[in-house]
Amino acid sequence: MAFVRNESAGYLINQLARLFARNLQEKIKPLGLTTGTFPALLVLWEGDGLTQRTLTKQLDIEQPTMANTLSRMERDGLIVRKKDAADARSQRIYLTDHARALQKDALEAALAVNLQALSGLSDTDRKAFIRVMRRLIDHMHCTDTDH
Amino acid sequence: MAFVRNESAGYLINQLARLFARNLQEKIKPLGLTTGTFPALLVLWEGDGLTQRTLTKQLDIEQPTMANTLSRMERDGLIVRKKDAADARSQRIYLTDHARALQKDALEAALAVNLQALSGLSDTDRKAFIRVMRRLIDHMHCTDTDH
DNA sequence: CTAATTTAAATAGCAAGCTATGTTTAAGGT
DNA sequence: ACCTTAAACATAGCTTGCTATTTAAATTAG
Repeated sequence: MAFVRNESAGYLINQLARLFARNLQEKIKPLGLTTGTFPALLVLWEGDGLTQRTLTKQLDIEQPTMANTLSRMERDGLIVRKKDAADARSQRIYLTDHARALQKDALEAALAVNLQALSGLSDTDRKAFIRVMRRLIDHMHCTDTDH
Repeated sequence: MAFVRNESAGYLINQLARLFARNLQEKIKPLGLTTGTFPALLVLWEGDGLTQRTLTKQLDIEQPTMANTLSRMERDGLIVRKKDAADARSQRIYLTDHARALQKDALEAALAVNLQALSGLSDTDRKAFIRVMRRLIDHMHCTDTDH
């Protein structure tokens, strides 16, 4: 049973993820953004005032990871955290005008990375690839012991 | 142009990579291994005595990342670094007996993660998926400006 | 109503990735 | 030979992810 790196899904996915991240990083650095904040921004651009908990659930990220990411975003003037009126434990997260202003350029950058990365695939292969990835994510989630 | 997270290749790949990493992490923790050392071990199990430079090239990882990873591996008794006789700048990296002893279990763990993760796909889809990932990696490499 | 439990978020500490920079040795040019 | 450049590795410092633990508020049980 020869374990071949280049035939291991896990190895290849890790490689791919790093390549995507490097490319996106390069494109959004001029905007003052980093890859880690990107998922949170994607959610918040569609509607802010969410709690940290909601964000962690939507992005499937551990709570402390999100807490750190939000701290950096606050430090960098992308969000503000306001105490929830009804629940003193919670905070509501709001985008700053600055963060809103970056949306268009940031989405264009992400779209460009995707387009460039997938430009070697046929339309059919591209769609199949996305579909398979979603299938795998669902599958790995519902298989997960601590769901 | 609505940017939808769940249709973005970059987003999905990042998600998948984290899921794979979590699963592998869990499986190899009992062996005292971590995900970051895994790629290096895969290479070294096939033949050690390599230089740090060779490893970074083979794994497409930045040199300081590899230096740190090797330091942890040395600390954890997985490798030893020996000065190269011919070139005083280089070091040759050798596996310890302990690292060799872990090979079988570690490979089985990785294989199990892959199998489980891909178990929802048909054989055809599985192979196509691997093939597409390799294509994308190649493509993103040769597109890369600083190759 | 108090006590126990659950929930939201923060903190500590580590791994693994990156860029930028420094240090030492080797190779090359003149 | 000497000086410059290149190469191999180390170090500093950051981001992004994780687990484990803590703190404080809300909820539930008795």
